[in-house]
Amino acid sequence: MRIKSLHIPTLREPPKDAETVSHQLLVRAGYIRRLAAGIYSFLPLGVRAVEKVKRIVREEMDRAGAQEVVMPAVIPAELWIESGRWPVYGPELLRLKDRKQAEYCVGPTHEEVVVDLARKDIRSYKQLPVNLYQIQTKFRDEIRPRAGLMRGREFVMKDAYSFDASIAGAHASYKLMYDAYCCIFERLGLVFRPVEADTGNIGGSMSHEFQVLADSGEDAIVACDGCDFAANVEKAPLAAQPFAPIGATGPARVIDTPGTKTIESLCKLLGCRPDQTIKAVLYMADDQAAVAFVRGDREVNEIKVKKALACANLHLADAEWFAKTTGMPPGYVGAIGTTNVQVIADFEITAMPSAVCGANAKQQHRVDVVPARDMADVAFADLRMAIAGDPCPRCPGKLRAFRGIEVGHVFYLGQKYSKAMHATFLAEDGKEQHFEMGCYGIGITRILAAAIEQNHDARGIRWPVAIAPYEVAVLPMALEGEQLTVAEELYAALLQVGVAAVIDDRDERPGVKFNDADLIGYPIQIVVGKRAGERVVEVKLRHAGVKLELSVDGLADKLARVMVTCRLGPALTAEALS
RNA sequence: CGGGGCGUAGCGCAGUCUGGUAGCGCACUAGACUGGGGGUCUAGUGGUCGUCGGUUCAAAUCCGGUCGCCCCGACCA
Repeated sequence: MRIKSLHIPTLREPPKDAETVSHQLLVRAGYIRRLAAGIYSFLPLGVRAVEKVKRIVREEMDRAGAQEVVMPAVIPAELWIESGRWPVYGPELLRLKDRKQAEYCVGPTHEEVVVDLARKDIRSYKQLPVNLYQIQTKFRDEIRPRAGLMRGREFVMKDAYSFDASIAGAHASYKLMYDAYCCIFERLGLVFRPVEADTGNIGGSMSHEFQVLADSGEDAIVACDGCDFAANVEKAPLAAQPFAPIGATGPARVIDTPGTKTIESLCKLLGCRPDQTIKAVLYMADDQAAVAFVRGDREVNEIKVKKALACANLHLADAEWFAKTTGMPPGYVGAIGTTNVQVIADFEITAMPSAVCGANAKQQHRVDVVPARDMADVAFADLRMAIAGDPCPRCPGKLRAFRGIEVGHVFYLGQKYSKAMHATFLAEDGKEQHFEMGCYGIGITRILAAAIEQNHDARGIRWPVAIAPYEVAVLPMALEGEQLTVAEELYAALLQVGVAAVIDDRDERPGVKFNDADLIGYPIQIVVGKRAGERVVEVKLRHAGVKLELSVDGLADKLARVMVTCRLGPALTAEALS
């Protein structure tokens, strides 16, 4: 295409409502425009990049035996009522009424619809397994949409659902998708890691997230340096520890510690370290007061707390409410002598030889607390967030910490939805049986943001070839004479051999063309300048930051050959062109 | 929902405290020069100052309501 006739409105300055790199660059380079919070239009470049991602996803899904369908975006409430999710999904679900006041929602996910499809048409185990997928615009009314395409309310998702006759079959389907996802992210040219994940509200017993590694990622993950264990910190289990021997010289005693509601102020007053204290985190668990104790320097993992307490809703407690309900003063809550409260404590506390904790009395703490001696009646569990340096739960290795952007998620669902919606088939033994299901999502539009977070520099985007909206930009420095004729010749030759090329035929100064090209992120820029008369042009590789002087003769064919490989994932290198 | 910030030309901003002709840079239009990293000059186009109401001779500016946007947290996958 000729850039002069393309709608690529690039901006010199980043819009003020964008802070994240990928958000700024997507807007500045003319890929997207915001319409409302978390709702974006895709401009021509954006559409092309999205289509390339979709194409790779389709190819790999099809290869894995999944079949594409398209389900409605607007879903009747009755299906969601049937599955039981209508009352529990909350305000994230965009609900609507039609002219007859009948209720609907805009699908944030499609388990209900796909189960309805399956139960209507799949009658026999002979029809199984089946895996149906779609690529569709979803809507989730996020509490806080942010960072452009990273967490939008409206976004494009690939969602797949597998139906199997047995658990073993479902596991095989899960494995197929897991492998397909690895291929997809590999082909997209992303540095990613599959990690074990919490199953959240979707339910089921097995789940992996596919995380694109980036410092700006929302998710914290840990990975072992000795084996292939990797997990979201929300999930990463930490082992119980043996009780430490008594480290205090005498019995626990209460001392006055005025104005020490925080661990920091307490340590300052007593001259101790946070890891010698016990922190109390106050919760409201299904309307009951609960307190979780962790070592003073640790973070509580609420997902683990929720599981340990076996409650449905868990929120940090309002201090006043907590005081009124339990009679204990927030800021001075300790593990000994608790009242009217459910108590749990992290395993790690057992390994503390002696500790400081609240005395359950205002302005007082208890010192020389020995968990092994003084907390015998407390329930211990794995409650804290894993961090770098923690022991691996699988091997003697240690965990390392990373940040990641979740671009894919696979779940083994079991019969959760098939049971709720009475979706059955006739098994080999003639008995009615519920489908074993799995569901598998990929955030198509989020991939664009994640790819940029991982591939950018101060000048702009450095797309992997697999995602780039165009592969080559031909930049004639002058729009006349040999420079123009050589540029036109090369451009035509590139199109001829199937390379996605553009020619910057705008009457702009070189600097403008360079800056736009760098910003937009074409993997290859071909500068046709002063040496055009010798049929020599400059080939710049955006990602590698390399410039090569090459002859135009045979260049298009050479690029076409190299592109065939690069479209499959491998990065573009100078060696490939020399 | 809690905390913080912001709404003035297509984009980025000043002006608001201390009420009095709505400004700057970029972009855009026309012409000339220029031509390897957002060039120069000349002449232009473009704004109900988010919105509703109040105070005032007079409101972008003061007061009240409301809508929207961004960031942190809570929440969610």
